[in-house]
Amino acid sequence: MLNAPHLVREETRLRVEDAIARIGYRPVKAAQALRTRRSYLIALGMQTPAEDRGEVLHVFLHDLTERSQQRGYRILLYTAGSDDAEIAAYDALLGEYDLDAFVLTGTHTGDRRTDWLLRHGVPFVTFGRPWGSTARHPWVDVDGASGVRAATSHLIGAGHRRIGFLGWPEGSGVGDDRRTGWEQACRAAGLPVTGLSRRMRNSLAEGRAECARLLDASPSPTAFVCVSDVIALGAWAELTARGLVPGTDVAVTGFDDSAAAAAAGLTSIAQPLADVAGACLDALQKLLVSSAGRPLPSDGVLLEPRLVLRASG
Amino acid sequence: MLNAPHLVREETRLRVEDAIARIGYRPVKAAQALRTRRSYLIALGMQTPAEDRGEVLHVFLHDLTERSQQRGYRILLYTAGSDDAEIAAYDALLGEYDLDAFVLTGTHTGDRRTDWLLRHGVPFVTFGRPWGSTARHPWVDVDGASGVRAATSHLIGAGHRRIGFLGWPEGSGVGDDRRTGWEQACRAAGLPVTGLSRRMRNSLAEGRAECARLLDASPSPTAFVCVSDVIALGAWAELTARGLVPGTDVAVTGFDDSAAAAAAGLTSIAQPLADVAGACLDALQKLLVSSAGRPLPSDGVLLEPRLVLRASG
DNA sequence: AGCGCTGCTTTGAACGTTAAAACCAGGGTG
DNA sequence: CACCCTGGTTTTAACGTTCAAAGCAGCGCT
Repeated sequence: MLNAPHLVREETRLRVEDAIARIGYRPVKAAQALRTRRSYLIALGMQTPAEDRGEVLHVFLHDLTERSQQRGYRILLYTAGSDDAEIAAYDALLGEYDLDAFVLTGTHTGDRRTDWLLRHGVPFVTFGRPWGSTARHPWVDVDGASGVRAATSHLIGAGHRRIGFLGWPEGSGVGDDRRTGWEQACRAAGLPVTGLSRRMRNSLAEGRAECARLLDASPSPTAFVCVSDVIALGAWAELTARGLVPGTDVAVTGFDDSAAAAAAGLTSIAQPLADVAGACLDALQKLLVSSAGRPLPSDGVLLEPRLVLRASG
Repeated sequence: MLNAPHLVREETRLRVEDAIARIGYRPVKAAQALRTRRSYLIALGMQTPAEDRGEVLHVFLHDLTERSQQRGYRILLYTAGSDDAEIAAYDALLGEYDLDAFVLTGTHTGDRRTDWLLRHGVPFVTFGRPWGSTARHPWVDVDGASGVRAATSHLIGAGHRRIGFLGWPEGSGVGDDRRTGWEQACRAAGLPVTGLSRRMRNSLAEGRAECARLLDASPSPTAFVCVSDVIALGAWAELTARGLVPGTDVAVTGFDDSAAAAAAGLTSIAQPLADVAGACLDALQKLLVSSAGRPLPSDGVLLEPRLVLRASG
């Protein structure tokens, strides 16, 4: 009756609904879960908080919980240090709770987690493309290349003709993706790219050092597009140390629109995290209605980031 | 049998345990929850991510999930914009899931949440003291005053005689607490405090501006103790803008040991978040064994933060 | 009148666990 | 020898749902 209100008489339905409202009846989830083998719980793994990634993840987590509870789902947390630890966690979780789905973050090349879940028929989405993997599963990601392209084009529009790129080491899918955005925009405008790009780990110090190296080159760049806010802030530090004013003398842009970027006045690229969360849930619900996980839609969603213009560029 | 292994014969016990291992039996939590009215679920509210607080909260959340799952508990998330929204969320959650307990963060003066939970007999701990409230409930907090006192004493030991304090507006329990640490350390060493303290919102820009104001005073401070990393970074920016090198010319310290502080080389005060998480769970378990929540231990735990020395002071 | 519809409504079993109650040998006691 | 312990094992009911199956009108048909 409660789950098929159409095949009952109007009057009875109203009578029941009235009673429900009067005594404040709420179905006990545990009993529902026991009977239906569905828990309306979505599990999300917290990777060990490293560097600046925490901030993005934190607001993603917030948006995801908010959106889930609007749709009647809840987020259950677990921790996972490594891929293998996470796989062990899946096993434990699936045995004890009857989780409806998993949301994975931080996909990377050679990701063992997706294969495992696929093989065991567990519904899941990833926030992040299946980098260099043939595994077909639903995913949601933000178009980093497009964001960086937009930032670069903006700088070109502002008159810059030599634009440097401070990026991450080769092999990180996200980093390479963002880098191509810069390269494409420069190429499209007929601007040089050779010798203008450096690769480094994600730290303020390295950002600063590599920025210095490019500034010391013969025709030095008049703008720096950076793969992350931390590196951009490093470049920023180098500029101010040389008495250059970011934004007027030399432009800098970052990525992720972190609190630090906002505080410093750094132009950055914001990920639409609430939309990512929404898209993840859409994908999951599509998976769950075609239950037993058979047809596997397997397509991904690529969302556009937003360029946030500030004083620095 | 499973829950009272002592009143069964050795041989039978082994036989059962062997069978459990052989077929990989795992109790289904939903059924346990249904029968025992306990879910081994702890709910935690995610407040809307503001400013820099997100980082601390994120690693707290990580540590809490890790520690909980070691003890057989899981963390369930919900969002809450305001106190009242959160109270509404309690109601909804308690009706549907049989949550074992709540962990609250961000306690503040006039906190309506604790009263509600107390009144409804729901077990909970807060990360944060009951600021200016008579409500008696278990809490865990970090001794901000002590941390700032340590930082200040360290600066005094390094020879500083005029130490400024950049703090938050009056009325914020946390901010006032940290401020007293600075005042105590100065007083104890016979150093001046009047005219050396400023209050501001938690932003880089304001930190910078107020730092400038103190630097322009007649005998200007040779060190700045700051209530947060953001404000400290603001002060840092002002110093470098004036050609002063933080740490050698003028010292600066922050609070929270954020990624930004580490990157910049800013001396800061780290909260022992893993210990906080552990203490929260200790408090909860104590509450839960004395079930029906009767005796109410109601005492708090105050943990010592750790001074992280870096180049800036 | 008896039969089989149709359209609702009521009943009952099942989900996997726990906790209490019932059971059952064997041994000591009156 | 009937009795009651005692230490251990097996049965059973219950938790709150859902879903299928059974029940039961009332109606039209033969």
